Amino acid sequence: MNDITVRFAPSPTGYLHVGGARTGLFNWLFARHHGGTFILRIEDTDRNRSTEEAIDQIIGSLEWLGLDWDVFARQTDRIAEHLAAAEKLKATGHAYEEEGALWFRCPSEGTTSVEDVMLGRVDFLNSELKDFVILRSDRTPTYNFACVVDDASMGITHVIRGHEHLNNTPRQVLMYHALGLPLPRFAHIPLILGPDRSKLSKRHGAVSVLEYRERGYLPEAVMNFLARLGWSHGDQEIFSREELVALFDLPAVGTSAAIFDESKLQWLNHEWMHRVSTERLAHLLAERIMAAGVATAEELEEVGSARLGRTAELLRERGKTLTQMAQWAWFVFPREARVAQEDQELFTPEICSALGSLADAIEQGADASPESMEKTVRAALGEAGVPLKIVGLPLRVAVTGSRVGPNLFDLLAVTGPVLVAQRLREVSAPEGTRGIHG
RNA sequence: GGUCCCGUCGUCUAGUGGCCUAGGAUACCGGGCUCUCAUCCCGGCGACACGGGUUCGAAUCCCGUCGGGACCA
Repeated sequence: MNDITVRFAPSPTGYLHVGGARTGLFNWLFARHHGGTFILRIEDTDRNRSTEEAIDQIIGSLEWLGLDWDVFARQTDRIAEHLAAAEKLKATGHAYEEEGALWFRCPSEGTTSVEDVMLGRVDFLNSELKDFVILRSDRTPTYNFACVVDDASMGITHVIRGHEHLNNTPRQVLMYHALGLPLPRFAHIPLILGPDRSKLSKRHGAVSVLEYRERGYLPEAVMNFLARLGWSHGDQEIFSREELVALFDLPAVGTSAAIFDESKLQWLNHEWMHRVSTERLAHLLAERIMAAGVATAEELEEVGSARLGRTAELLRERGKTLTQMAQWAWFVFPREARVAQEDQELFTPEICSALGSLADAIEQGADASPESMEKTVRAALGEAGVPLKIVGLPLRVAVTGSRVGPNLFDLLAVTGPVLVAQRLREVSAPEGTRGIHG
């Protein structure tokens, strides 16, 4: 199993969706696992629907996932070869002209078998296969035909593609025979379905790979998730790219379609956010913070990489996505306290007074370490005779703007004494002078 | 409508005739921890589509039915 060559052949008619991405991933994993060649071939013979933007999107998506290719090809660059093959078919009587188009002649009797790696042998009655067009009247090749010519000429050994192509395969097999070309191995992988069990499409909402980046998912998580849709390795759930390459193979791929369920992706993303380095996490978080308009590049610069790193480490404790973390990260920037309408009720006069004295204590006695914050807060509360139990939540909301999040003192520390004191004053100021936000 | 593929907890799956009164993960529900929670820990709910065979024995093999999907018209 050495000189294995596979290809991923997307049509550049729109963004790369997760179903296509998984097909690309399986091909890539198969090639890398066996030390073979992975070809990216853009199926752009349908010029009316193909766009350069879509090609950029596909490339961007693959790069984001970390799928690299050994060969890049465009089907339109290979038209001469398609035409030559068409001529050959015509010369040998396997194709004929009719109404300007070139038709492939199908036998009307017998059966054509497809040997599929996962499905085994699948038989098709030739009587069901009608003649079909291989060259349109404008002399452009059709998908099925160009695909066969290219796969053969590029030395593709394994055609790994979506299940929806299975019914086209006997036609392709017939063309291989007519052209006198050796057959590749076929492997039709099950489809990814939407929640309504129909083939995943735009109707199902977020299906573009790059959209998952925008929504704060790590490529590691998306790759892991996609790999587990249809493929498995015992009870293992978490796989790094290296493990996937080491373990992936076709026999372990299933035969039934899978539904794309985002809740598991979220869990995986959470897992992966804990597995990447602080540096990488912080970098990605900064990206999301800017994209979401939470803060500017200048403000991030002021916060500094050390503090951003600590913020990222803290927020990943509860965060499911980078985007969610970016929204949370608001509190490290120099902003006024932000209390949602439904949280106003937390700030009773007693609480406000306690928060006011906390502001003083923190301003005077605390530095930006969790230990110092905790010591200072507990001491001040002890003096005031107010338990943390009842000021904890208002304190958290006043400083971070949220009722939920990681450890309170870690949060206060990363926010810093100055900002903490400032927000506590804003929130605890007498009724009428304090701003209502949110 | 024709052809083809598929059918284990809501979802992703393990399972290749006995290890299965079906395992894991996620989701969901309950409890714990805690200032809080969306994290974490513990516990719970929950599936072999159905009917016939084959076999000492079937989730696993065969046939049929039903259901889902894809492709083509």
